[in-house]
Amino acid sequence: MTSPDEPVAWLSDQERAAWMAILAMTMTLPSALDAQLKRDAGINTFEYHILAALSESPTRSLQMSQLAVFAQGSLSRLSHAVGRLERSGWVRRQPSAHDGRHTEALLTPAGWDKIQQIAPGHVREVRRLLIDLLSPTQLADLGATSRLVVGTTAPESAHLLDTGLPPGI
Amino acid sequence: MTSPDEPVAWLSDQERAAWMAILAMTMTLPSALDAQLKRDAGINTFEYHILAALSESPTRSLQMSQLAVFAQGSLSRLSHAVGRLERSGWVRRQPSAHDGRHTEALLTPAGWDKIQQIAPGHVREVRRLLIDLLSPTQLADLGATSRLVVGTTAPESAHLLDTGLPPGI
DNA sequence: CATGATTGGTTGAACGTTCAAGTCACACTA
DNA sequence: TAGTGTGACTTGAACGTTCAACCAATCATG
Repeated sequence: MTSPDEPVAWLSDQERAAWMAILAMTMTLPSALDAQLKRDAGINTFEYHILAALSESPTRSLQMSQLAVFAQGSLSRLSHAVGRLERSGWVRRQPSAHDGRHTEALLTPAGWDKIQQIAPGHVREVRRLLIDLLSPTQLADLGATSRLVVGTTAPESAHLLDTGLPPGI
Repeated sequence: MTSPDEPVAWLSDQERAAWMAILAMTMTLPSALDAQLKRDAGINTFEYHILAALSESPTRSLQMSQLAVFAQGSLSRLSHAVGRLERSGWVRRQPSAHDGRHTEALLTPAGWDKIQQIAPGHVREVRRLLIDLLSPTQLADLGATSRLVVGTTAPESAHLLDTGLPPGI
């Protein structure tokens, strides 16, 4: 709970103004992208990232635990989401041949078609809502600042941003 | 759906790197703040902003529709959330005296105590996860960039960021 | 001054996420 | 080689959000 010993520095006017804007951005940008995907593809952002991650793997498959890191979600959330994608016929699951504890998720041909079909629309929306609004420098700065923040909010996935791989691979 | 006429410019390496980091930030920062509030105060971010907005009003009360703008949520979401806060004894609702269509939400004494008690912890977390990591310039830049993005993702609430008031007030 | 439209808000069902438990395969250890 | 532990998932219930009705009060029009 609140520790009364060390007093809290409230936000200055400038800090508050910046924080309000940042808060609004972190609330509206993800949901705007989510809305586009739901509308045009019938899936949400998390499911999109699952399909995208699988499609970028050379084998079009990944272990569930690796996929969870790439898609930035808990294993439980992933398990439910892959269940839905499986029911739609875009993903299959099978126990790993080498280690019966692992489960491999793999993109079906239909899933491959699906992601190929919807990716352009999604990228277009990312451009429209973010990238095309900013100069290359602004975008790079925003990226660098974000990386800094992620270093505190989610150190595990900060590593992913630097190397493109989960830690220990 | 995807309009095949105008080809999509895929992301460059720099754009992609920035976008991955920004995405990670927009996913992890809100949920980290949410976790702190749930843990220390038993409420979520949206409910926090409801209490905060009410506490900042001179009358400690707001119309539901105004409150929805300040707390950045739909009226339906607000109605459910205020219902929960009402059950906890922190908020009350009453029909407006002037216009029977309007409902006024008002902070109870217990609600006032609650927000006074939990605000410091929340601010401390905002500092820890964001503000203290950045230089004043970095923070201001991030704020300005965010404002720009919100101008496209949510033009209505962009106005709020400039004036501190909902449009038309 | 009726009546149709609009505004402000509520409700309930469907859906997705979280959380706590549970299962199963394999790895250690005595 | 039985027993204990651990890692990798899966499951189901609880909870919050969304979405599509719905209702009730007021406004505008003829």
